[in-house]
Amino acid sequence: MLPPSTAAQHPVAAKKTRRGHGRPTLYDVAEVAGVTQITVSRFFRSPELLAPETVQRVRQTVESVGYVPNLQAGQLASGRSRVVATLIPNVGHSVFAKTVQGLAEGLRVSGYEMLLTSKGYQPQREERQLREVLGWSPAAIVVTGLHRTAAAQQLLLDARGAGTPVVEIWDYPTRKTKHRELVQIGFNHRAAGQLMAAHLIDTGHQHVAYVDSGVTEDVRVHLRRDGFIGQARKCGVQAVVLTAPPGDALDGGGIILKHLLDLHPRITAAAFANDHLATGALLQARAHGIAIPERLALLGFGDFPISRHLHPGLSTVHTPTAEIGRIAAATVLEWMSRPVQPANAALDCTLIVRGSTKPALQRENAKP
Amino acid sequence: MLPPSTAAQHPVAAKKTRRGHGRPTLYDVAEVAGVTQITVSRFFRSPELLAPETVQRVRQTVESVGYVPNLQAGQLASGRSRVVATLIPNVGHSVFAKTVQGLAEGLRVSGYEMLLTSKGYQPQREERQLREVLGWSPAAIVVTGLHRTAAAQQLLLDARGAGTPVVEIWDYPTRKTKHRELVQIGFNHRAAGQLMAAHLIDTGHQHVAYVDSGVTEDVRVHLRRDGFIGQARKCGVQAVVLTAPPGDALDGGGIILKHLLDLHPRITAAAFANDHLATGALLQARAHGIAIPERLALLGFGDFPISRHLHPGLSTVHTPTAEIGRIAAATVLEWMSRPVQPANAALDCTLIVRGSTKPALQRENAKP
DNA sequence: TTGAAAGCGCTAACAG
DNA sequence: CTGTTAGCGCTTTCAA
Repeated sequence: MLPPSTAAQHPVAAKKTRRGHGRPTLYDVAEVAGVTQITVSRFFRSPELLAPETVQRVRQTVESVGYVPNLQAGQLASGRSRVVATLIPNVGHSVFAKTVQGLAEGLRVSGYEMLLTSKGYQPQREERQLREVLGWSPAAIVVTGLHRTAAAQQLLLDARGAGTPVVEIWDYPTRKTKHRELVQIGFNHRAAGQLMAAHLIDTGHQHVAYVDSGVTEDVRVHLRRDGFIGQARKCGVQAVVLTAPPGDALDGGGIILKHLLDLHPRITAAAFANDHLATGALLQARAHGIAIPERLALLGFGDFPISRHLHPGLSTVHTPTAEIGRIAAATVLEWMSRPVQPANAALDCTLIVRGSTKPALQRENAKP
Repeated sequence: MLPPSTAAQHPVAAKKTRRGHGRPTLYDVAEVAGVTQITVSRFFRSPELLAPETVQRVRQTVESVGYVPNLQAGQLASGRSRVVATLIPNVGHSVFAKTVQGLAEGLRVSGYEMLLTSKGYQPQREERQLREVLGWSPAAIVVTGLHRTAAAQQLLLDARGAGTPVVEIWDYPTRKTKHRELVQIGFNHRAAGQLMAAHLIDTGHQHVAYVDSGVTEDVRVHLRRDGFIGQARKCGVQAVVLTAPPGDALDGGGIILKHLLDLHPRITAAAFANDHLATGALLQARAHGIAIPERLALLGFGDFPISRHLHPGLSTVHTPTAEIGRIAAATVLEWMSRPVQPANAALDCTLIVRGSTKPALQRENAKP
């Protein structure tokens, strides 16, 4: 219960103006406990090396003085840190929430902190942030997506070269990508796009549309679009591509629905870049008495919570978001424990068929 | 464009086993540029003090060597850091997303990083995290909510005592709270609850319900509930309280709707702890042909994006989420620039009336 | 089981 | 405008 101000100063320089903030240091604790700095240091890192009696004494002192270890100093001295830097396009985006959660939990149990940085989709900004983040000498780096400048990529490769594990999440390359040099945990976006097209075609549609998101420069959504178009073409089915207006995705979905019906009346099925867009379209359709899926089948992407609550339920593609986080954590931890670069992990997307794409006949059997 | 592997080592100690990671240091840059460390240091912090020609030379060396400043060392030496620690109950929760966004942006433009930590609602865990976070000697601390142990509170007060700005967001105390010692930026949750009750009563309801969230131990949602009940009682209106089952909020809302109609048939209006619950109830009602708002009026909280897209639109309370983040950033920055504790900020919640609570008559005029 | 000495990479303070 | 000196608070050898 000693007030912190009572904490001993360096005995020699007690009156000299101390530079650091006034918090008690290892030295202060040691002084009070009647040992040396290193003993207090050991108390935290390997108490089993100390005499039980010493442990006891130090613990009490630490508590009474209110000592909090200075991480910066520790990491500077040891040359290694317990921070895992994570770069995510948008911290606030629900899509990444589960991934971040899984990653954070996985790391925390092993005693690592997560330095989370939202980078936006502008590659240029990413480079700057990456540089800042490297200044923390992170124990590992987790980045999202392929879309980055050559300089940024070089920074990552250098970091890995210097022994820092670098893992890229949310993506998995189909072919040789110039970025495949990094360990990747994610799913194949192109294949996901193909999956979407295949489903619409399988359910009998000959005129389909793909609605791209208007807000993102994220290459991954474009890969899905390309996969969709490619698959449709392969099956001899016509596919038109529309781009949703920027702004609120629910609004965008509704607007695009109108465009679609007006400009492309022959189209009978539409796939969307994400469930928010599809939801907006579905709600708009219901409000205007457009029969889903009879007049128009709707297929989303991402399996957001709302999707199965809509009427009809929104068919969609389930992405392994939480799993990506968990596996990324495991991968990073493994890599840090032994310096062997771990393998990539390709996770599966699964199609979830609900009312919005089922032919009317089958829909009867679906429970509400 | 020199490959970073060319980066100079300490010329003297090139072969000696260096303790730190192998990255180039100020010393390395200085050596190559033909100046001393401090000059390179100044190049980063106050280049205007250097001769233009020196600036040029240092810049080139920095680039060719691939130097990245070591933040830990810098902060240790200077005693101040550029990190603002932020503790949020749940990083993945959409409610906090906008706040975090606003905070992060506000801080970034002033050159601060945000160390974001998700603490969950368990007070015990918060204390541990707080302790870890303090080890980073943050330039400021932003915490969420009142719910914490005495020890955690003491840590915060100590930190403030040591000159670290501490700001609490998302809450604002009505009466004297034992935690009111911290600067607070938020809104009055009790008043928000009262607002909700008042609206339902104003629109003619005599039997109302409040549906609490089943997943959180967050005191703030309980404050809203208490405000609701208190207001109802004051107006002589009966209010029953239900608690949604844990798990998916949309499911929970649907389930609670059934309970409500079965067990409390006289009730004609229900307020929900958040828009997700209310949305679940609304969708469920539509699926079962229950007239909203004629049979049952529904009122949410939080003004989530989906709410205005439902049919009927979900009446709700708009909370100043983004504003909280922005103001918190401004407050923290102000406090760091001059050591005068800034004032609390009480922000307003506003009622947003849509179809789900409007009497049938007025609803005719509303645009779809 | 504990200690002494020597830095980690950087910046504050005071010269020149 | 640039340099010198002395740490920041901790951990790493190596010794006792």
